[in-house]
Amino acid sequence: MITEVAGQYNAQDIEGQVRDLWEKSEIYSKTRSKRSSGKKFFFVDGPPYTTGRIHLGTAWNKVIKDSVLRYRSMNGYSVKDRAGWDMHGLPIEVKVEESFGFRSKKDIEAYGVDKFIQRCKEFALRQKDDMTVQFKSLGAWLNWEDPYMTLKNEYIEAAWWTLKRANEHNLLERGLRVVNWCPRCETAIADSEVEYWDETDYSIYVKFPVEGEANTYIVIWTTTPWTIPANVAVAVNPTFEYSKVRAFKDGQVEVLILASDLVESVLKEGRYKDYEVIEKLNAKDMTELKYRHPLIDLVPKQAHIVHGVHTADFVTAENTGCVHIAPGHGLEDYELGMDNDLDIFCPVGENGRYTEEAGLKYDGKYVKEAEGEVILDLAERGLLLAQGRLAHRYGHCWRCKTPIIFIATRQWFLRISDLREKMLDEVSKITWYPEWAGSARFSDWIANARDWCISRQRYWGIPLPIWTCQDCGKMEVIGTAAELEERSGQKVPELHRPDVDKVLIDCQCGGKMKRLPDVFDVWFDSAVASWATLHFPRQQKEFDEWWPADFITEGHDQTRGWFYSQLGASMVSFGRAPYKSVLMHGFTLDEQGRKMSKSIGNIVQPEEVVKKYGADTLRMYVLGANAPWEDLHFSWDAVENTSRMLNIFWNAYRFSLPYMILDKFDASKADLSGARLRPEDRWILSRVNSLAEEITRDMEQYLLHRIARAISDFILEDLSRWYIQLVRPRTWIEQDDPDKLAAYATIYEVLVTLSKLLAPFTPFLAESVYQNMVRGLDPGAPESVHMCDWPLAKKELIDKNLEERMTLVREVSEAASNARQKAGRKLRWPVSEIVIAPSKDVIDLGILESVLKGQTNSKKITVLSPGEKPKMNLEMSPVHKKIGPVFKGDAKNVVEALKIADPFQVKSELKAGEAVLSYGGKSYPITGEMVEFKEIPPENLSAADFSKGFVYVDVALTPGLQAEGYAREIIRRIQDMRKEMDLRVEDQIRAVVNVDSSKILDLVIGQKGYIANEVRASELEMGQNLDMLGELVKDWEVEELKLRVGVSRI
RNA sequence: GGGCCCGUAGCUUAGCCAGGUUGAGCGCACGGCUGAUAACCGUGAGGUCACGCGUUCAAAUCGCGUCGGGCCCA
Repeated sequence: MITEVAGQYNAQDIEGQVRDLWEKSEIYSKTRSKRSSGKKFFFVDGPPYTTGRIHLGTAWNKVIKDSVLRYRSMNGYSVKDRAGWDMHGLPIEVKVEESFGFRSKKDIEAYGVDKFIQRCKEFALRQKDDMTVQFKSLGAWLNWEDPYMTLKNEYIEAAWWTLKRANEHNLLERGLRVVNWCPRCETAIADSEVEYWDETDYSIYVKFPVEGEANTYIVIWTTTPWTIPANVAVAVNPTFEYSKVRAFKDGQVEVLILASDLVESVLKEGRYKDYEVIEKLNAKDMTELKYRHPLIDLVPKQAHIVHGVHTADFVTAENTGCVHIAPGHGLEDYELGMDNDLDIFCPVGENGRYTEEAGLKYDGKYVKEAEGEVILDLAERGLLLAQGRLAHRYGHCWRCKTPIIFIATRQWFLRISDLREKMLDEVSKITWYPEWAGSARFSDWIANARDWCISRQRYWGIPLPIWTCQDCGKMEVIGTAAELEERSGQKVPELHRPDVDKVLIDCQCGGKMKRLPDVFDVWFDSAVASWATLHFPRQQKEFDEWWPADFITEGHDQTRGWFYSQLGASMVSFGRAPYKSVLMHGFTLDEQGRKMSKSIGNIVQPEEVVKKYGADTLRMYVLGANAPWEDLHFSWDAVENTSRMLNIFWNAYRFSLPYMILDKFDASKADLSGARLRPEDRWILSRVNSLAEEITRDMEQYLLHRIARAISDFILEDLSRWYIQLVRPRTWIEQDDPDKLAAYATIYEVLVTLSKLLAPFTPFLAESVYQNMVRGLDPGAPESVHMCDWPLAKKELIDKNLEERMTLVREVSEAASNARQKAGRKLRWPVSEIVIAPSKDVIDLGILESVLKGQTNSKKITVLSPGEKPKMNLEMSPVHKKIGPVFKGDAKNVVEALKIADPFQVKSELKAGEAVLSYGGKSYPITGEMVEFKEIPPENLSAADFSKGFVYVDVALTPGLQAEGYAREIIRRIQDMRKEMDLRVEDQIRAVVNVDSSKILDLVIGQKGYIANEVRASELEMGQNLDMLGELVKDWEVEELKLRVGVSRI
């Protein structure tokens, strides 16, 4: 049976009960297995990094995923939904390092790599467990029991297998490259791991002495003085004009070479007094120059390098127009170096300190700290033209915040740039929501894709499965643990470092092959998720059945992240995209649109919202706040508002329960088919089915914000503000009236449909309603709302014409309230007539007239033809200017005659020609110009406009209307007292009403039966000077009437 | 410097793809309702739809440009 529910929407209680039910009855697994034979829907969870805490962005992300999966499941799909965890990498290493107070890799080695790895693993697993609890509290239904974890051997094998494929396809290469390097972590880091912010650095202008020309210098500029020892060349722009100038300073003269347009500004920097241009040089002239390294005496290797000038497009017309090139320390420098066969000179080690190649003076010094010394050395040699400081964006390690440096190291690369065209082709086959996420944003990123440096010189990661022979140098990539065991002839239970490092393989040459110490870039881990989650390569079957993914959804930062890494890895492995559709969503920002950060103190924790308003409110809020692909500006006010909306739904649901229970409503006998339905019943049924249609349509496009909005509109506008108001009186009928039963049947159908429509979005609330209304009556119904089929619109119940008419009725009704308010006539008091005057459309209320009558509390509705108006009073005034000259002395009489004449008659006579007035026995013929007419609405009419014209309300009172008005005032007071006495709906009372005015008593005495019925009084006494009896006696003042009311229960 | 997105009331936003009176909520003021009631509803004030130019009978919507913000790249 159906039971009554709490008076207030209490999310904590409801969600707690539903959670218990789900757990106890294993609803999640039953739901998934129920659909197991359905059409497959393969979803891959973008694995959150195991930081230990979820944030609003990850909460939003999981809510979207959950809503989509619940929807798919209800539509009959068999859903693959393993949750995923990203558990390797520097963030955890750095956290563990911090917990021990480690400062460098040496500390880790000293502590023991095996123990260090063990700590990292424990840390990651614990964080995963914490986060699982948090995600579950959002109602996110993923497979939390058997998630994929990047630290599992099985997962590691998926990465190994992929690398092996890359090697087979000749897409894996090892090379010297300039990479972003963190000197603290002593590892290469990816572009995406570099964080930029402003840093103040040196800004220096250096003079490079030109060979064979005394006292002549090429001028360069740099913000990284520490790279000067590694300089091997200068680059100039092939299209610029350069100048050789004679410059004067402090009685000295020197010859400088730099871009013509920049001469003035550079000489100013160098505080030169004056200069003269000696000659103009083009790029070709420039490239013929050779120069001497400025620190040739300090850096021995520089003596063996020929320093020349080369052209490069990347040189801009800034600073000197001559760019210092150190191929060991810059990306562009390196490429230029490769193109021109320059030395890739990198006298800096992995720890960020100069090596002995940098010369005795610099050897062992940390580069950023040696900058002052380099500048001093340049100055001592007279080669420093100017020196200053400059604030500019500089990159830092995303984990430890150390400024990065660029150094040339040997790293492993995937040759992604070779795959660009094929990748672009694949991108165009994917369905993107919104469309531009793929066609514009992602394609743009792919078009600039560079080779992917996948190696890292760290510990906590998937070890690169590359073994090389100590003797012959042969390389081999191992694809699986089984393969490794077979090749090495030993058991390998643990694939992490340092265990795997100890595994040796026999080489064909008779030597031993040893694993290279590197681990994978952590981005590579998640890149293989779509097949790792299917237990590939250990299993083939699941892969064949499910891959590629039907749907993924992540934030727009994943354009360069997971969307990309997955595509890259998949192209390498399978030559096609690993997903078929992508919904790109936004970031969560604070209300002002700022990033949430600890320093601003504007972080909102999802659990804070859940605690205060419940998971359903949080879900509905994030879904409806804005379009999925836009950034969400979190607003507590808006959350509050969402909560209010759900509360209204709760009230609407709760409203009907006591009556249904009282009348032992039986849903199985409810009949929606027939004549018993009132027009408003058919209307709300039409509306809820239109809603189903709308949600279904928008869901196919993932227009989640529109869905949330449509649901909210339906609940507030259609259900609460309108239908519930209309249906109220019918629930008050006492007998088994077919009209009442039709109302119950309608409400029941609407609420049950709505609970299913809400299920993907507010799964707890939907379940709670369903359990009570459906399961409470029919134990044979599906065990959970989430096991139900999605309610596709019942087309036969949709009547758009009726919906449009009802919209009109509501508009008229609102206009009538407006007009009442202007006239100070409250709704409780009936009015005799409402007149609808459309301006041009013909209005046909049809069967809805009774609804309008009821809602406006009026006795009669009159609809005029387009353009027609209700009868106005006419006011007539004389035009003295025209009357005076014609009637002279009689003019006064004419004015008097006008005063007593009937304006309507005068007007109609004038229409025919002239009107004849009489006064004092004389007749006065007047013309139209002698009089002005003005239409005045009668005092009893109050008007308000609506979209199709005007509504007039006749607020004139008659004794009959007054009687009803007062009767309703009395009813309202007694109801209030019943409420105060905590009476049940069906309780009968005895009431005594003392009315102090005999005039009003006479009016209301005739309403006695009506009043008694409305307040369920089996005894009602009304009169003057009555003895007051009753459990509760109260005095009331209504308008000018004083009432004393006594109520007792029987 | 380049790519993408965004700019609508004091605040948060819908509408933009498919051109045809800018629509909500919050807040504010004033009213109303009353067996959903510590709820709810109505009315009012508040918009150069960032700016400019163009296409069009018609532009918040389409195109071009400018300014401002965000993300990414260089």
